[in-house]
Amino acid sequence: MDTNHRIRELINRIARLDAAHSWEGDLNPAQRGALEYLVLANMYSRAPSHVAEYFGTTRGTMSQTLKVLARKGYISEESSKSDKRSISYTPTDAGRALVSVSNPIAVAFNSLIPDEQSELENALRHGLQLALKVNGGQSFGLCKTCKHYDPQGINGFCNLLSVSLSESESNKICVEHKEVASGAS
Amino acid sequence: MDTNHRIRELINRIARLDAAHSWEGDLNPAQRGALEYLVLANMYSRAPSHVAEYFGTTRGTMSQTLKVLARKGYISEESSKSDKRSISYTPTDAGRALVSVSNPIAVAFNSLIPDEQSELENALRHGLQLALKVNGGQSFGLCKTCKHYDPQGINGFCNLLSVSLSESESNKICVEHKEVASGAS
DNA sequence: TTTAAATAATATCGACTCGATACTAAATAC
DNA sequence: GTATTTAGTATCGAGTCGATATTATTTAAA
Repeated sequence: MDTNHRIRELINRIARLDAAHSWEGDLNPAQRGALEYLVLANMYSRAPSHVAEYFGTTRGTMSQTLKVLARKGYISEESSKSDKRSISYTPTDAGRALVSVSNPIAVAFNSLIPDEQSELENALRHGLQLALKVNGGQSFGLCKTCKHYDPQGINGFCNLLSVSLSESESNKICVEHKEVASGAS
Repeated sequence: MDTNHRIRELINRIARLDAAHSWEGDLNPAQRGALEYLVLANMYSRAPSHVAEYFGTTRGTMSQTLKVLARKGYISEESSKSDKRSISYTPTDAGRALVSVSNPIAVAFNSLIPDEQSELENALRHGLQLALKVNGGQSFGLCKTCKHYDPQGINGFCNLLSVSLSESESNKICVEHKEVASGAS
Protein backbone atom coordinates (compact mmCIF):
# COMPACT_ATOMS: atom_id res chain seq x y z
CA MET A 1 0.00 0.00 0.00
CA ASP A 2 1.80 3.15 -1.15
CA THR A 3 1.11 6.83 -0.65
CA ASN A 4 -0.91 7.41 -3.80
CA HIS A 5 -3.24 4.53 -3.02
CA ARG A 6 -3.79 5.94 0.45
CA ILE A 7 -4.50 9.37 -1.05
CA ARG A 8 -7.07 7.87 -3.41
CA GLU A 9 -8.62 5.96 -0.52
CA LEU A 10 -8.86 9.13 1.59
CA ILE A 11 -10.44 11.10 -1.25
CA ASN A 12 -12.99 8.37 -1.87
CA ARG A 13 -13.84 8.00 1.78
CA ILE A 14 -14.29 11.73 2.36
CA ALA A 15 -16.44 11.95 -0.78
CA ARG A 16 -18.55 9.05 0.44
CA LEU A 17 -19.04 10.72 3.82
CA ASP A 18 -20.01 13.88 1.98
CA ALA A 19 -22.43 11.87 -0.17
CA ALA A 20 -24.09 10.53 2.98
CA HIS A 21 -24.83 14.12 4.10
CA SER A 22 -25.80 15.03 0.59
CA TRP A 23 -29.13 13.19 0.86
CA GLU A 24 -30.54 15.85 3.13
CA GLY A 25 -33.00 18.21 1.49
CA ASP A 26 -34.72 16.52 -1.45
CA LEU A 27 -31.55 15.74 -3.44
CA ASN A 28 -29.29 12.74 -3.88
CA PRO A 29 -25.50 13.08 -4.35
CA ALA A 30 -25.61 12.98 -8.15
CA GLN A 31 -28.36 15.58 -8.33
CA ARG A 32 -26.61 17.80 -5.80
CA GLY A 33 -23.34 17.55 -7.69
CA ALA A 34 -24.97 18.49 -10.97
CA LEU A 35 -26.82 21.41 -9.38
CA GLU A 36 -23.63 22.69 -7.76
CA TYR A 37 -21.85 22.52 -11.10
CA LEU A 38 -24.63 24.46 -12.84
CA VAL A 39 -24.42 27.21 -10.23
CA LEU A 40 -20.68 27.57 -10.84
CA ALA A 41 -20.62 27.17 -14.62
CA ASN A 42 -20.85 30.00 -17.14
CA MET A 43 -23.56 30.26 -19.79
CA TYR A 44 -21.52 28.40 -22.39
CA SER A 45 -21.00 25.40 -20.15
CA ARG A 46 -24.42 24.34 -18.93
CA ALA A 47 -25.47 21.73 -21.49
CA PRO A 48 -26.07 18.10 -20.43
CA SER A 49 -22.96 16.99 -22.31
CA HIS A 50 -20.86 19.52 -20.39
CA VAL A 51 -22.07 18.40 -16.98
CA ALA A 52 -21.55 14.79 -18.07
CA GLU A 53 -17.97 15.42 -19.09
CA TYR A 54 -17.25 17.36 -15.90
CA PHE A 55 -18.19 14.33 -13.83
CA GLY A 56 -16.76 11.72 -16.19
CA THR A 57 -20.14 10.12 -16.81
CA THR A 58 -22.21 9.62 -19.97
CA ARG A 59 -24.66 12.02 -21.59
CA GLY A 60 -27.44 9.50 -21.09
CA THR A 61 -26.94 9.22 -17.37
CA MET A 62 -26.62 12.97 -16.88
CA SER A 63 -29.63 13.63 -19.07
CA GLN A 64 -31.80 11.67 -16.65
CA THR A 65 -30.38 13.40 -13.58
CA LEU A 66 -30.98 16.82 -15.10
CA LYS A 67 -34.54 15.92 -16.07
CA VAL A 68 -35.23 14.97 -12.45
CA LEU A 69 -33.68 18.22 -11.24
CA ALA A 70 -35.84 20.17 -13.70
CA ARG A 71 -38.97 18.26 -12.65
CA LYS A 72 -38.23 19.13 -9.03
CA GLY A 73 -38.02 22.80 -10.00
CA TYR A 74 -34.36 23.44 -9.18
CA ILE A 75 -33.20 24.13 -12.74
CA SER A 76 -34.92 25.39 -15.85
CA GLU A 77 -34.38 24.22 -19.41
CA GLU A 78 -33.67 26.59 -22.26
CA SER A 79 -33.04 25.61 -25.86
CA SER A 80 -30.35 27.26 -27.93
CA LYS A 81 -31.29 29.48 -30.87
CA SER A 82 -28.11 28.92 -32.83
CA ASP A 83 -28.09 25.12 -32.53
CA LYS A 84 -31.51 23.58 -32.25
CA ARG A 85 -30.06 20.34 -30.86
CA SER A 86 -28.56 22.06 -27.83
CA ILE A 87 -30.16 22.94 -24.54
CA SER A 88 -28.86 24.71 -21.48
CA TYR A 89 -29.96 24.48 -17.87
CA THR A 90 -30.06 27.38 -15.43
CA PRO A 91 -30.52 27.02 -11.67
CA THR A 92 -33.71 28.55 -10.32
CA ASP A 93 -33.83 30.57 -7.11
CA ALA A 94 -34.92 27.41 -5.29
CA GLY A 95 -31.90 25.59 -6.75
CA ARG A 96 -29.48 28.31 -5.70
CA ALA A 97 -30.93 28.33 -2.21
CA LEU A 98 -30.40 24.59 -1.92
CA VAL A 99 -26.68 24.63 -2.68
CA SER A 100 -25.91 27.56 -0.45
CA VAL A 101 -26.62 25.73 2.81
CA SER A 102 -23.57 25.00 4.95
CA ASN A 103 -21.94 21.62 4.59
CA PRO A 104 -20.28 19.48 7.32
CA ILE A 105 -17.33 18.48 5.13
CA ALA A 106 -16.61 22.04 4.06
CA VAL A 107 -16.90 23.11 7.70
CA ALA A 108 -14.38 20.44 8.72
CA PHE A 109 -11.83 21.60 6.16
CA ASN A 110 -12.45 25.14 7.24
CA SER A 111 -10.88 24.25 10.58
CA LEU A 112 -7.54 23.46 8.96
CA ILE A 113 -4.99 26.22 9.24
CA PRO A 114 -4.96 28.51 6.17
CA ASP A 115 -1.54 27.26 4.98
CA GLU A 116 -2.72 23.68 5.12
CA GLN A 117 -5.88 24.63 3.25
CA SER A 118 -4.10 26.24 0.36
CA GLU A 119 -1.50 23.46 0.14
CA LEU A 120 -4.34 20.97 0.05
CA GLU A 121 -6.26 22.84 -2.62
CA ASN A 122 -3.18 23.19 -4.81
CA ALA A 123 -2.17 19.56 -4.48
CA LEU A 124 -5.69 18.35 -5.25
CA ARG A 125 -5.94 20.64 -8.25
CA HIS A 126 -2.56 19.48 -9.48
CA GLY A 127 -3.51 15.81 -9.07
CA LEU A 128 -6.80 16.40 -10.85
CA GLN A 129 -4.99 18.04 -13.76
CA LEU A 130 -2.70 15.03 -14.09
CA ALA A 131 -5.66 12.65 -13.91
CA LEU A 132 -7.46 14.61 -16.63
CA LYS A 133 -4.39 14.52 -18.83
CA VAL A 134 -4.51 10.72 -18.70
CA ASN A 135 -8.25 10.73 -19.39
CA GLY A 136 -8.07 13.38 -22.08
CA GLY A 137 -10.72 15.31 -20.17
CA GLN A 138 -11.27 19.05 -20.04
CA SER A 139 -10.02 21.06 -17.09
CA PHE A 140 -13.18 23.16 -16.49
CA GLY A 141 -11.32 26.05 -14.93
CA LEU A 142 -12.01 29.77 -14.67
CA CYS A 143 -11.49 32.24 -17.52
CA LYS A 144 -8.63 33.99 -15.76
CA THR A 145 -6.41 30.90 -15.90
CA CYS A 146 -7.36 30.07 -19.50
CA LYS A 147 -5.17 30.45 -22.53
CA HIS A 148 -8.11 31.91 -24.46
CA TYR A 149 -8.46 34.72 -21.91
CA ASP A 150 -7.43 38.17 -23.02
CA PRO A 151 -7.47 40.83 -20.27
CA GLN A 152 -8.75 43.58 -22.58
CA GLY A 153 -11.78 45.75 -21.83
CA ILE A 154 -13.52 45.89 -18.48
CA ASN A 155 -13.71 42.19 -17.59
CA GLY A 156 -11.63 40.62 -20.32
CA PHE A 157 -12.37 38.94 -23.62
CA CYS A 158 -12.56 35.31 -24.71
CA ASN A 159 -10.52 34.72 -27.87
CA LEU A 160 -12.12 31.36 -28.52
CA LEU A 161 -15.76 32.44 -28.40
CA SER A 162 -14.99 36.03 -29.43
CA VAL A 163 -17.11 37.59 -26.71
CA SER A 164 -16.58 40.22 -24.06
CA LEU A 165 -16.92 38.74 -20.61
CA SER A 166 -19.05 40.11 -17.81
CA GLU A 167 -17.78 40.27 -14.24
CA SER A 168 -19.77 37.20 -13.25
CA GLU A 169 -19.02 35.20 -16.40
CA SER A 170 -15.26 35.49 -16.04
CA ASN A 171 -15.46 34.04 -12.52
CA LYS A 172 -17.29 30.92 -13.59
CA ILE A 173 -16.36 27.46 -14.78
CA CYS A 174 -16.01 27.03 -18.54
CA VAL A 175 -16.02 23.87 -20.65
CA GLU A 176 -13.62 25.38 -23.11
CA HIS A 177 -11.04 26.14 -20.46
CA LYS A 178 -7.48 25.33 -21.43
CA GLU A 179 -4.97 25.71 -18.64
CA VAL A 180 -2.38 28.27 -19.65
CA ALA A 181 1.01 26.52 -19.73
CA SER A 182 2.66 26.94 -16.34
CA GLY A 183 4.62 25.06 -13.72
CA ALA A 184 2.28 22.07 -13.95
CA SER A 185 4.37 19.18 -15.21
CA MET B 1 -17.08 30.57 -2.89
CA ASP B 2 -14.36 30.08 -0.29
CA THR B 3 -11.41 27.71 -0.04
CA ASN B 4 -13.11 24.95 1.90
CA HIS B 5 -15.96 24.80 -0.61
CA ARG B 6 -13.44 24.54 -3.43
CA ILE B 7 -11.63 21.76 -1.55
CA ARG B 8 -14.86 19.84 -1.10
CA GLU B 9 -15.71 20.36 -4.76
CA LEU B 10 -12.28 19.05 -5.83
CA ILE B 11 -12.55 15.99 -3.59
CA ASN B 12 -16.02 15.18 -4.93
CA ARG B 13 -15.00 15.65 -8.52
CA ILE B 14 -11.89 13.48 -8.24
CA ALA B 15 -13.93 10.80 -6.46
CA ARG B 16 -16.52 10.93 -9.21
CA LEU B 17 -13.85 10.55 -11.89
CA ASP B 18 -12.47 7.61 -9.93
CA ALA B 19 -15.97 6.14 -9.70
CA ALA B 20 -16.29 6.31 -13.48
CA HIS B 21 -13.16 4.14 -13.82
CA SER B 22 -14.38 1.95 -11.03
CA TRP B 23 -17.01 0.29 -13.24
CA GLU B 24 -14.37 -1.63 -15.13
CA GLY B 25 -14.16 -5.29 -14.23
CA ASP B 26 -17.47 -6.59 -12.89
CA LEU B 27 -17.78 -4.15 -9.98
CA ASN B 28 -19.52 -0.86 -9.37
CA PRO B 29 -18.04 1.89 -7.19
CA ALA B 30 -19.85 0.88 -4.01
CA GLN B 31 -18.84 -2.76 -4.40
CA ARG B 32 -15.24 -1.84 -5.21
CA GLY B 33 -15.04 0.45 -2.19
CA ALA B 34 -16.35 -2.24 0.13
CA LEU B 35 -13.98 -4.84 -1.32
CA GLU B 36 -11.01 -2.49 -0.94
CA TYR B 37 -11.95 -1.85 2.66
CA LEU B 38 -12.19 -5.58 3.42
CA VAL B 39 -8.69 -6.15 1.99
CA LEU B 40 -7.27 -3.46 4.28
CA ALA B 41 -9.23 -4.22 7.44
CA ASN B 42 -8.14 -6.56 10.22
CA MET B 43 -10.11 -9.61 11.33
CA TYR B 44 -11.99 -7.64 14.00
CA SER B 45 -13.24 -5.06 11.54
CA ARG B 46 -14.87 -6.96 8.70
CA ALA B 47 -18.52 -7.13 9.76
CA PRO B 48 -21.23 -5.44 7.65
CA SER B 49 -21.79 -2.83 10.34
CA HIS B 50 -18.09 -1.93 10.29
CA VAL B 51 -17.99 -1.43 6.53
CA ALA B 52 -21.20 0.58 6.77
CA GLU B 53 -19.78 2.87 9.43
CA TYR B 54 -16.54 3.31 7.51
CA PHE B 55 -18.44 4.67 4.52
CA GLY B 56 -21.06 6.55 6.49
CA THR B 57 -23.92 4.50 5.09
CA THR B 58 -26.54 2.27 6.73
CA ARG B 59 -26.23 -1.40 7.68
CA GLY B 60 -29.11 -2.24 5.38
CA THR B 61 -27.49 -0.70 2.32
CA MET B 62 -24.09 -2.25 3.01
CA SER B 63 -25.64 -5.62 3.72
CA GLN B 64 -26.97 -5.73 0.17
CA THR B 65 -23.69 -4.66 -1.38
CA LEU B 66 -21.80 -7.33 0.55
CA LYS B 67 -24.31 -10.01 -0.44
CA VAL B 68 -23.75 -9.11 -4.10
CA LEU B 69 -19.98 -9.23 -3.60
CA ALA B 70 -20.30 -12.66 -1.95
CA ARG B 71 -22.57 -13.93 -4.74
CA LYS B 72 -19.98 -12.82 -7.29
CA GLY B 73 -17.34 -14.82 -5.42
CA TYR B 74 -15.09 -11.95 -4.32
CA ILE B 75 -15.64 -12.30 -0.58
CA SER B 76 -16.66 -15.20 1.65
CA GLU B 77 -18.98 -15.09 4.64
CA GLU B 78 -18.02 -16.51 8.01
CA SER B 79 -20.14 -16.46 11.15
CA SER B 80 -18.65 -15.68 14.54
CA LYS B 81 -18.50 -18.40 17.18
CA SER B 82 -18.57 -16.04 20.14
CA ASP B 83 -21.51 -13.94 18.93
CA LYS B 84 -23.95 -15.85 16.80
CA ARG B 85 -25.47 -12.66 15.43
CA SER B 86 -22.16 -11.51 13.95
CA ILE B 87 -20.65 -12.38 10.61
CA SER B 88 -17.37 -11.42 9.01
CA TYR B 89 -16.40 -11.23 5.36
CA THR B 90 -12.99 -12.18 3.98
CA PRO B 91 -11.80 -11.36 0.44
CA THR B 92 -11.17 -14.40 -1.74
CA ASP B 93 -8.15 -14.69 -4.03
CA ALA B 94 -10.33 -13.46 -6.88
CA GLY B 95 -11.31 -10.46 -4.75
CA ARG B 96 -7.74 -9.63 -3.87
CA ALA B 97 -6.73 -9.88 -7.51
CA LEU B 98 -9.44 -7.42 -8.47
CA VAL B 99 -8.34 -4.62 -6.14
CA SER B 100 -4.65 -4.95 -6.96
CA VAL B 101 -4.99 -3.69 -10.53
CA SER B 102 -3.46 -0.27 -11.16
CA ASN B 103 -5.75 2.72 -10.96
CA PRO B 104 -5.66 5.90 -13.11
CA ILE B 105 -6.32 8.23 -10.18
CA ALA B 106 -3.63 6.65 -8.01
CA VAL B 107 -1.24 6.83 -10.95
CA ALA B 108 -1.98 10.54 -11.40
CA PHE B 109 -1.25 11.33 -7.76
CA ASN B 110 1.89 9.24 -8.02
CA SER B 111 3.26 11.88 -10.38
CA LEU B 112 3.16 14.57 -7.72
CA ILE B 113 6.47 15.27 -6.08
CA PRO B 114 6.96 13.28 -2.83
CA ASP B 115 6.70 16.38 -0.64
CA GLU B 116 3.43 17.34 -2.23
CA GLN B 117 2.16 13.77 -1.79
CA SER B 118 2.84 13.61 1.91
CA GLU B 119 1.47 17.11 2.51
CA LEU B 120 -1.66 16.10 0.65
CA GLU B 121 -2.06 12.87 2.57
CA ASN B 122 -1.62 14.59 5.92
CA ALA B 123 -4.01 17.39 5.12
CA LEU B 124 -6.68 14.97 3.87
CA ARG B 125 -6.26 12.78 6.91
CA HIS B 126 -6.50 15.79 9.17
CA GLY B 127 -9.63 17.05 7.42
CA LEU B 128 -11.18 13.60 7.63
CA GLN B 129 -10.49 13.44 11.37
CA LEU B 130 -12.22 16.78 11.86
CA ALA B 131 -15.17 15.64 9.76
CA LEU B 132 -15.46 12.44 11.77
CA LYS B 133 -15.38 14.38 15.01
CA VAL B 134 -18.45 16.32 13.84
CA ASN B 135 -20.13 13.07 12.78
CA GLY B 136 -19.09 11.15 15.86
CA GLY B 137 -17.66 8.47 13.59
CA GLN B 138 -14.76 6.12 14.19
CA SER B 139 -11.32 6.90 12.75
CA PHE B 140 -10.55 3.43 11.34
CA GLY B 141 -6.79 3.82 11.61
CA LEU B 142 -3.92 1.39 12.03
CA CYS B 143 -2.95 -0.23 15.35
CA LYS B 144 0.31 1.67 15.56
CA THR B 145 -1.43 5.02 15.88
CA CYS B 146 -4.05 3.71 18.33
CA LYS B 147 -4.25 4.49 22.00
CA HIS B 148 -5.01 0.82 22.70
CA TYR B 149 -1.73 -0.24 21.12
CA ASP B 150 1.00 -1.49 23.42
CA PRO B 151 4.34 -2.17 21.73
CA GLN B 152 5.10 -5.27 23.80
CA GLY B 153 6.06 -8.68 22.38
CA ILE B 154 6.98 -9.23 18.74
CA ASN B 155 4.33 -7.21 16.95
CA GLY B 156 2.62 -5.45 19.81
CA PHE B 157 -0.49 -6.06 21.87
CA CYS B 158 -4.01 -4.64 21.79
CA ASN B 159 -5.11 -3.52 25.25
CA LEU B 160 -8.73 -3.23 24.21
CA LEU B 161 -9.18 -6.72 22.75
CA SER B 162 -6.43 -8.24 24.93
CA VAL B 163 -4.74 -10.04 22.05
CA SER B 164 -1.21 -10.26 20.70
CA LEU B 165 -1.05 -8.82 17.21
CA SER B 166 0.48 -10.53 14.21
CA GLU B 167 2.64 -8.62 11.75
CA SER B 168 -0.17 -8.39 9.22
CA GLU B 169 -2.89 -7.60 11.75
CA SER B 170 -1.08 -4.61 13.19
CA ASN B 171 -0.79 -3.06 9.72
CA LYS B 172 -4.49 -3.20 9.01
CA ILE B 173 -7.46 -0.95 9.56
CA CYS B 174 -9.34 -1.45 12.82
CA VAL B 175 -12.87 -0.37 13.83
CA GLU B 176 -11.82 0.10 17.40
CA HIS B 177 -9.05 2.52 16.47
CA LYS B 178 -8.81 5.58 18.70
CA GLU B 179 -6.30 8.15 17.54
CA VAL B 180 -3.71 8.67 20.25
CA ALA B 181 -3.93 12.32 21.35
CA SER B 182 -1.52 14.36 19.25
CA GLY B 183 -1.24 17.66 17.38
CA ALA B 184 -4.68 17.22 15.82
CA SER B 185 -6.79 20.12 17.07
C1' DT C 1 -26.76 19.41 -53.84
C1' DT C 2 -27.49 15.53 -52.09
C1' DT C 3 -25.83 12.02 -49.55
C1' DA C 4 -22.73 10.69 -45.52
C1' DA C 5 -20.97 11.23 -41.07
C1' DA C 6 -20.77 13.46 -36.76
C1' DT C 7 -23.07 15.57 -32.75
C1' DA C 8 -26.76 16.65 -28.98
C1' DA C 9 -30.11 14.93 -26.41
C1' DT C 10 -33.25 11.23 -25.01
C1' DA C 11 -35.75 6.76 -24.16
C1' DT C 12 -35.41 2.28 -22.59
C1' DC C 13 -33.33 -1.70 -20.17
C1' DG C 14 -31.41 -4.28 -16.30
C1' DA C 15 -28.47 -4.47 -12.35
C1' DC C 16 -27.72 -2.11 -8.53
C1' DT C 17 -27.50 1.82 -4.76
C1' DC C 18 -29.56 4.00 -1.14
C1' DG C 19 -32.39 5.55 2.90
C1' DA C 20 -36.44 4.10 5.31
C1' DT C 21 -38.96 0.81 7.53
C1' DA C 22 -40.03 -3.37 9.57
C1' DC C 23 -38.49 -7.66 11.14
C1' DT C 24 -35.79 -11.78 13.40
C1' DA C 25 -32.58 -13.53 16.51
C1' DA C 26 -29.18 -13.20 19.82
C1' DA C 27 -26.82 -10.72 23.55
C1' DT C 28 -26.91 -7.62 27.45
C1' DA C 29 -29.06 -4.77 31.18
C1' DC C 30 -31.78 -4.21 34.87
C1' DG D 1 -36.45 -12.99 33.82
C1' DT D 2 -38.26 -9.60 31.28
C1' DA D 3 -36.73 -5.19 28.72
C1' DT D 4 -33.71 -3.20 25.75
C1' DT D 5 -29.99 -3.02 22.72
C1' DT D 6 -27.41 -4.83 18.94
C1' DA D 7 -26.39 -7.46 14.39
C1' DG D 8 -27.96 -8.59 10.29
C1' DT D 9 -31.72 -8.79 6.59
C1' DA D 10 -35.77 -8.38 3.51
C1' DT D 11 -38.55 -5.33 1.21
C1' DC D 12 -39.96 -0.94 -0.96
C1' DG D 13 -39.61 2.97 -4.10
C1' DA D 14 -36.92 6.51 -6.28
C1' DG D 15 -33.08 7.03 -8.70
C1' DT D 16 -28.04 6.03 -10.61
C1' DC D 17 -25.47 4.17 -14.10
C1' DG D 18 -23.49 2.10 -18.41
C1' DA D 19 -25.12 0.21 -22.65
C1' DT D 20 -27.73 0.49 -26.52
C1' DA D 21 -30.73 2.37 -29.87
C1' DT D 22 -33.26 6.32 -31.77
C1' DT D 23 -34.41 11.06 -33.36
C1' DA D 24 -33.05 15.72 -34.76
C1' DT D 25 -29.94 18.59 -36.40
C1' DT D 26 -25.55 20.17 -38.08
C1' DT D 27 -21.41 19.73 -40.74
C1' DA D 28 -18.46 17.53 -44.19
C1' DA D 29 -17.71 15.47 -48.47
C1' DA D 30 -18.63 14.10 -53.25
